Amino acid sequence: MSDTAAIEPVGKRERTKAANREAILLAARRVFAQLGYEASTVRDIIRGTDLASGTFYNYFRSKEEVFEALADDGAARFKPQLQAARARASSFEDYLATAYHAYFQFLLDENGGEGKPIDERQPHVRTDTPEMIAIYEEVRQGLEDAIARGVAPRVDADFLANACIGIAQEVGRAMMRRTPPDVDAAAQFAVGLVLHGLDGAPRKR
Amino acid sequence: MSDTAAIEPVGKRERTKAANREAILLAARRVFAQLGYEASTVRDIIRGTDLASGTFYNYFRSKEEVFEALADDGAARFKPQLQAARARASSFEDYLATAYHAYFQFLLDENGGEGKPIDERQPHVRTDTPEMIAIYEEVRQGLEDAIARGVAPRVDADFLANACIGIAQEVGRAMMRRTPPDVDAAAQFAVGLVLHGLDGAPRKR
DNA sequence: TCTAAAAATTGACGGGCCGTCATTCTTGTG
DNA sequence: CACAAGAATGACGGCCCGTCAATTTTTAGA
Repeated sequence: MSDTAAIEPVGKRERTKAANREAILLAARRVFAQLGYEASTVRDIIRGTDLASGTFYNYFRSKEEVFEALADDGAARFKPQLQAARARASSFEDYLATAYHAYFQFLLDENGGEGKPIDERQPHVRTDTPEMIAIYEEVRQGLEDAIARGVAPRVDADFLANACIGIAQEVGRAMMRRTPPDVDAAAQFAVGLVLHGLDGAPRKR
Repeated sequence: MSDTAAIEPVGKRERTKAANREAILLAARRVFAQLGYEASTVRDIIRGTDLASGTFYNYFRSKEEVFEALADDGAARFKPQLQAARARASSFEDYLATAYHAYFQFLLDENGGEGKPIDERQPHVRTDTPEMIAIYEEVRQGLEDAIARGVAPRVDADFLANACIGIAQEVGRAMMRRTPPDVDAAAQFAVGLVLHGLDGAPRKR
């Protein structure tokens, strides 16, 4: 028992289906990274697999949908970390620090861990996928919780959640541009800024 | 003499050239807004003018280049406001407040001033055009100035500039989602956050 | 004013990608 | 083993892309 293929998808049908879907996502990851999202075509993606062009459309309706699936995927892997951070946090500062650290580490891990200079100059596409929105909700929840428990001032939670996300995105990008990226430094900076603004941001050097 | 067409572009050649370029940009603005950037095609754009398809390529190499021109355009209109804010500012807080206010007002003005619900759910494209980068430089300059003059703590100016921009983008988007958008509230929030973090963000209501 | 060179416009064309669909192959079931 | 349901295949019509030879418009020199 507990031998190979005993777990998860039992039928061959389901197994190949999952495999094909995974193959497409994997190829898409490569192609998007290589050609850039805009320039990539559905054909480029399926050429990266051993499937026929028509097969693509059994799994996704368009290149956009593949992108969303990839984004959802990433978000789905990241969200639990956020929730864990909220559950375990001993203070609001702790929550912020853990969350930012997790995000920056996530960024680093996802983007080839290293090396790839991240072809700047290429348009960036930001889709607000359901999971992305869910992350916003999670962040907002965390903030409202903190506010309700009195450990954070009663500010506009919507603005604040969005601001925190904006900081994460841009400071994260800035961090990734440096060599080597310093997750701790970025997290410290973000936490300090959110908590105390300029007064609290870590001094340089 | 000094009759019509005495000013600016003298030759008919140059005049129509400028007019055509303008016509293309105008049509592109409409088309992008209507169909969304991704879905728009070069053909859609020229159909919005009385030019032939081939003519488009005398002015731009691609839809992307049109987008960049539009972005540059906007940035070029906005940048002077930032510079003015820096020149006239009586304090760092004043500089921040003026800059943020100008940006949020700019956002509001550019996006149909009102009404348009800004079709969320449409992928957003962010190109780092030269002018956009210039704005980052301007912001960074303003911050480094403030730091050098001792009116702002010696923090990581690169991180800070990026964080300020991230805040501007996300809080700006949040503001635009509300009805009616409140420029003052958004600016106050952003300034408070940057200066003093949660401690300084305006309390709700 | 007339005319030749330069500049700009035009739209048709070959090539590629899109999304569909009838056909073929594969898997599950009795 | 036979048969139905499900999935993969690749050819096809339609659209968009970027180019380019032909044509029209503008400029400048005689």
